[in-house]
Amino acid sequence: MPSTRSKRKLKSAVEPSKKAKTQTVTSPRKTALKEPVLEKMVTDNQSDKSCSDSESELESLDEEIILCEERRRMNLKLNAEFFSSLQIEQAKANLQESKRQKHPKPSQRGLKREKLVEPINRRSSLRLQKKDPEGIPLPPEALINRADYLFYHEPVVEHERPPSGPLQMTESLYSTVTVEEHKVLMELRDKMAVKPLKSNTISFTNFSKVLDKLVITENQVCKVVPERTFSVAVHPMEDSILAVTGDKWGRLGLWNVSSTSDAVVTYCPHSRPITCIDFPRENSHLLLSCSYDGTLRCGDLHKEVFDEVYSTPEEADILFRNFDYPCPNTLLVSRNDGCVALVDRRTKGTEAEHTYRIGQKSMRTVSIHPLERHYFVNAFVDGRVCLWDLRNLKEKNNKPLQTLTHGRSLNSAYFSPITGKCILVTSMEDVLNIYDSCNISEISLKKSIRHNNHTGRWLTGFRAAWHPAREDVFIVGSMNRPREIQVYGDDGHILRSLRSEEYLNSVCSLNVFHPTRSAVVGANSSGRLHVFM
DNA sequence: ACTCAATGGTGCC
DNA sequence: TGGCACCCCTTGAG
Repeated sequence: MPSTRSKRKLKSAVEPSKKAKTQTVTSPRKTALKEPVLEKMVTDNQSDKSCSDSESELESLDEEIILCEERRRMNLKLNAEFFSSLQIEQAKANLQESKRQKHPKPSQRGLKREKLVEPINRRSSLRLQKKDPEGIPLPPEALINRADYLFYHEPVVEHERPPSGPLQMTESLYSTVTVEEHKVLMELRDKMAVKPLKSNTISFTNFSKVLDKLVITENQVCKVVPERTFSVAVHPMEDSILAVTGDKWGRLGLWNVSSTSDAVVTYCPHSRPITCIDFPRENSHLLLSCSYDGTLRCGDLHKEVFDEVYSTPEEADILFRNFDYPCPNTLLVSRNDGCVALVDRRTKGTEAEHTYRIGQKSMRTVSIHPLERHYFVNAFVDGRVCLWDLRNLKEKNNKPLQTLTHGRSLNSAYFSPITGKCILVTSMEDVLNIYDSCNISEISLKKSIRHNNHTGRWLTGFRAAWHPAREDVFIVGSMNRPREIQVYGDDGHILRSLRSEEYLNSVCSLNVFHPTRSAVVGANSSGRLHVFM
């Protein structure tokens, strides 16, 4: 039961507010507030006076409430002014803008995403139930060691090597690509003829003017393969720019850049990264590709087949890294097991003619001397560039004619394309080296360029590449921000940095010049191609 | 012989 | 829509 005292308290607390309302409308007063309302009420309680006694007090309480309300409004106004003076909205907008610039939305053109299907989990039955092969539950301790950890984290998706022998292009289409799109691409076949390549006669100065005109537009960025690119090439024909790239899981994407629609056709001729692709100039309807899956295939656009040219047993786990041509129909293939293989494209079967062991460790690239085609250099991962003579190679115990050492692993070593008078080396010791190989028996360092080649684990390493028709220009990716593709002169100076705030916002690890048209194709690590032309 | 961390872009949630 | 998990045969330091 509430006491009379407490009832009174209630009354005095409630009634004034009623009054205050009416007074606010009729005659608001402007007396200074002397005591806080709460304090006043507490005093009321303490004094325990009757209602009639506190009549005047109630009036002053009304005033106080009005004033308090006014002060509240004033505070609200001042606060609002203060916050607007901080320009938070402006700062927010700026932040959003800089974020957009830092992480712009990638181009949505090109290859469509594969429909998500429930992954087939081969091991869900017993392993994920923490049971051994007999179905007996494993003790929890058994899961702690590293081997088990790795086992549980093996990729769920299987990437099987395509069956040996010819592979129909239409049967190896990536799931979202239609046969119609393949047929449209094949219409390019009749325009593919190319003349033999001559040394580019445009002077260095004029060539740098041509470079100044290179631009990239919305239509010149396109997703061509679903995942990280490991190789890129451009068809030598002049009518259309046909760019091609190979990705991590053996997908090969062709993109007709000159077509008005997104003309992308993607095939799956391999099951592991495609490390080198090329349209040989003499037979430009062919598309050669080698892969970590231990096969080298030859796509024939007339036959619409990927022929198997050279392969090693899948279980041998030999990775093919790149190839070059000692003769038009012969390929020299570099492998990760310290061997190079000499392969004739026309012979039946998929065996190499010869396999030469030239080292114990893995190598990256091989590059044939363009004039004296029995010479080649290779780039070992242990930092050595070695010069070899194909005529003198034995099955094993080979000794290089010359060795150029580097402190770190190498990404590539390429002879200059016309005379072979220079060798361009990309090294993990953060340099691009140009060697003078005019005198093949005495190769010397000509120029060393500092260049950040630390692309890390997720990005394909840089491989500085010559212009196919020039000996004074090469191209390389860059880690610089804003993102850029760099064109260097053989004096070691940057001729041009190809940039675009709008259309180039990622690292293009691999880049190629078109041999005769002014066009550059750059491949980033998510399967997108960028064409400056 | 081993472990660990670094690296950038994306596409999913 | 922003945030962050994921990628994973690579290198170099410890």
